[in-house]
This record gives sequence, structure tokens and C-alpha cells, in this order.
Amino acid sequence: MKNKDISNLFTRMGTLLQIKGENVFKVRAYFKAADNINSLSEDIAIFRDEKRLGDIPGVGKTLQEKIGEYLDTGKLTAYDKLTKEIPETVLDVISIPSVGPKKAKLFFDELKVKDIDMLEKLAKNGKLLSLEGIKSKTIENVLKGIRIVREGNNRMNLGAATMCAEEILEQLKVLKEVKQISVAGSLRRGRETIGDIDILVASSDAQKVMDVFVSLPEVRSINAHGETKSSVMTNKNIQVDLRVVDSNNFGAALLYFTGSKNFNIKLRQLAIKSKMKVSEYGIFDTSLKKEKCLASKTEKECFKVLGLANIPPELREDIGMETLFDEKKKVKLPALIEQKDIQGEIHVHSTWSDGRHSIKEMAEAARKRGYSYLAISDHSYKLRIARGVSPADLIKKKKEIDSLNKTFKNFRILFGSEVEIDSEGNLDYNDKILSEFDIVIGAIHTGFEQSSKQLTQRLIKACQNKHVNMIAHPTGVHLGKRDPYDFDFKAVCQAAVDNNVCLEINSFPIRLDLNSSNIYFAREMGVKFVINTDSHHINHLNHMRYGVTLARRGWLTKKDVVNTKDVGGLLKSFKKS
DNA sequence: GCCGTTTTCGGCCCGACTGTTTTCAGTCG
Repeated sequence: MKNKDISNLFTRMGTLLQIKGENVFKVRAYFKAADNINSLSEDIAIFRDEKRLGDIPGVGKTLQEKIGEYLDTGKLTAYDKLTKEIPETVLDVISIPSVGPKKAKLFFDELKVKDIDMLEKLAKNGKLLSLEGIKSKTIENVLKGIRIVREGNNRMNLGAATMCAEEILEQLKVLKEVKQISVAGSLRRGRETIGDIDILVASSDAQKVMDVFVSLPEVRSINAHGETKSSVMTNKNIQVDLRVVDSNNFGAALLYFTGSKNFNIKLRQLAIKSKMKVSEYGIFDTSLKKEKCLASKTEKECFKVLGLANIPPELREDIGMETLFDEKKKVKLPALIEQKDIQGEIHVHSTWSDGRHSIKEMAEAARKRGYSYLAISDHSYKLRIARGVSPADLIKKKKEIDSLNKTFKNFRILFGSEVEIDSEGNLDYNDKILSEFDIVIGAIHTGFEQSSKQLTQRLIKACQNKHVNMIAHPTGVHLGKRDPYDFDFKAVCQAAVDNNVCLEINSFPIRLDLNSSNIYFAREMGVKFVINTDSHHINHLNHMRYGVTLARRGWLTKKDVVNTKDVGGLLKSFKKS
């Protein structure tokens, strides 16, 4: 699937045009198209084959031709031509914080700076000072930026970001100057990975709040410290931005700082049509001589003035954006699933395989969370590294579950297994054993390097197995470590629908798989989901919040998710016809 | 380069902070 390649290519193309000093709107067109291509769930080659490239927002005639050229030849003439003028390595230079297109161009035009190493050398030996508008402070920032790039600015996963943000929030919340506080940005939208953390505070004493913020114990260095905005780097190398506004503007500011960027652009475009203006200070009537503020205190008021429903943060993304702003259809927003809707889960581990706690301990922890069931789905025999359960031990495990169940009222432990799907698509236990389980989960943990065709076939065959109820972590992604394996997602969704197999939304922070665009796409195909934590420790049960967030981002309601049902309903919906 | 219930041309989102300047350009989100 070439979506990512083409998206990256257009981003690089836009950046190079930007450095060249091309029309900003032309540049923006490339970025916009790159964004939209990146969020497609279907293979872009299929769009081309079905002559639907024009359906992708921001892709017009010219870009359609370029996509076609790339799909056919694996090359893009316009890009190759551009990189003859400006070497590709200048793209690394522009990735340095504080260096944008203008400085990259200046460095390249005047000093032939074509990569980071050369820039570093010239910055250190003072050669940059010969350039107009470059003084010591700029050089200091460039060198600092280079250090940051070298240390690696990997995005953190939603779980890590949530933990970091909550620690800071706790410390600011207690200040009497803080009237309201919230995370904003991609963290509030619940993205799978987060670049930096945004925090918004309402206070009448911005300076005080800011001063406390920049001197928190976890702050390693201060990037900016202004009147209403500060930015710091923590000792875990995480950038945290704080913005302080007046209580009266909190809603408008929260709306603005939650984004996404493209969502904000849409809001502003909508506002302009009705002679309004949107900024972090409010929604303003611009038809009058003196602008009048129409709303700013709460997000809800702001949306209302703009004629929109109160759009949850998770939906403020490119996914489904056309639907949100479709003026003709007047779409009613779905009642998104909430954490309280979850009645239990079916994918956790115990000491029978690689879990840290006994079945009893896991069950108790689940009961404490208010669940009415929990399937203990340990690894199957073949996955030796995770101490997969042997057929002989399965009998003992079943006995243990049966006897524990006798001690519970209104709670049931289900006998499950996370069974290896082998390289041929066969399951690790035979039919007789599989028929003993309450729940069978098919999963891939090895052989990711197979061809797309083989992997697709493997997953489809697993779906067709009459015992399989769910496919765990369907794409195999490990955030920041391993890309999703290459397979035909659409074909697997179809097999899941045809065979009444659910797809998992795995809440474990390094997985978060399916991701939100997969979910949105699968839901449209009629797939049903189960949200699980894949817990190996009782504390992991807390990760459920992340899975629910992903489900919300994929526009799921309670009825799309099978473990919102009680145990009877759950087992009934797994029944094969 | 895209787009259209203001449609084939003329628009295309808005503001804070920094570093360099003496009023603003560049960068960032």
C-alpha cells in the first residue's frame, strides 16, 4: 500500500516548494492533500483503479496525475526536478526547531548549507554570523534545536502522555490562582501518539501560574516564558506548553487549543460564511463596525453560535470531518460509547501464561471495576516465550475457573484463549480443544515478514475457523517500534463480517490497535468490535480508558461494541449461525 | 494547487513569542 509513501512525498514536495519561496497556498495544497491521503483507510491504488482519486479532498487534476505517475513508475518527475535545485537533505535542516523555510533557504542560498552536520559546523565556528538577521541568540537556538533532533523527537503513546500530563495537572490544580484547567491538543483529542502536551488554564493571574509552571521539578529547560504562554522541556524530554487565559475566554481558548489544526480551519471557514470570526478569544460578529463577541465562555456556546452540535474532542479530526461540516445533511452526532458502558472484557492474561496475577486476582480486580465478567485468555501452547498453556494444563485451568465461578454472585469468569494463528492460518489447538472454550481469540505474534497476500490469507482463514470469535490486535503495530504488518485490511474486515468475528480494539498503550481510522473504516463495513486491555497485570485493567477513547475517535456507539452487553448478550452475539 | 448555493477567477485561518529590529519577519501551534 503506497498511501504513506505518497503522503510523505507530497509533504516533502510542499516543504521544498516552501523553501523555494513558492506561493503559500500552493504549498498548503500539497500539505492538505498529504494529510488527507495519510488518513485514508483504503489503498490509494484502489481509488486510482476505480477512478475515485478526485473524491479525496484536496486532490485535484494535477495531484491526481502525480499520484498516477508515482503508482505506475515509483517516481515523481516534479519531485526529482525539485531535489536537483534543493537537495533532499535540506529537509532535515528544516526539521530543526527554530529553523523554518526562510532560514533554511537563507543558509542554503548564502552558505550552501545542505545538511544538519554542515549547519552545526558553521554555527559553531561563527560563520552564520555573517548572515543578515542572524545574531548569537539565533545560533544558540539552532544548536539547541540540533541537539533536540539528535536526541530523537519520537512521539509518545497516549498512555505515557496521559500520565505525564496528569502529574503536571495535579501540581497546578492546587494553586488558588487556577480557576479552570484542562489538557488540550492531540492529547485531549485522544490521538494514539502525542508529540507534545498542551495545557490550558483560566486565571486572572497568568504570571503567577506561569512562574510556578516553569519551575516545576520535572522541568529541564524553558523554551519560552511569555505573558500568557510558556513552553518547557521535561527531564523525560517531553515538550509541555501552557497557555493561560481569562475565565471568560476559557471555552473559546479550549476549542482553539484542542484543534485539530484542520478542524480549526474548517470552523473558521464556516464562520467567515456567516460574517463571523473565530479566534482563541471568542466567536465574533464581523458584520458590525466594531466586532462583537458572540460566545467565548464555554465550548458549547461557541459551537452553538456557529450552528454546530457540541462536537466531542475525539471527533475533531480529519476522519469524518466532511460529515461534521455537511450543511446539507444536518448530521446528527452519534452518541459515542463511554467507559461506563463497558461490562467486562475478554482478553487478559493470568499466571497460567505470561500474566503476573492469578485468575482469582484478575477476577477480583475486574469485579472492583464493576465488571460482570472477565475472560482469562492466556496464550496458546505454541507461544513458548509467553509460556503458552499446554493442552494438559488447560484442563486444570478450566477446573480452577469452574470452582472460582461457584464462589461468585453476578460475576463470571469465562474460559478463553489467545490462540496463535500459524504461518498457514491454522490455529494452535485442535477443534476438540477449541470447542471447550467460552471464547477463542485468534492472534498473530510471529511471521510478520510474510507477504501482504500471505498475511491477508492467514487472517481470513482464521476468521473462517468456526471457533474463532475475535482477532486480537489485528494490525500488529507496536507504536514507535514496529509498523503495522502489511495486509489487505478491507478483505479482513469483510471476512470478519461474513464469519461473525469481532475485531479487537487493544487498549494497551504500545499497541492501540486498531487505530481510529481503521475503526472508522471497519465500522462502515459493518464490523463489530471488542475493547480489551490485554492486561498482564491487574493495573493494566486501567488502560481501558484508552481503548474507549480510540473507539470514540472511530465514531463507535455502544451498539458497535460487543462487551457493552452483559455476559449472556456477549456470548449470544458470538454465536455462529 | 484546490475549489465553488458569493463557481471558472480570486480567494485560500488566526494570534503569541522570539529575536532581530526601531516596526517587523519568522516560527510555531
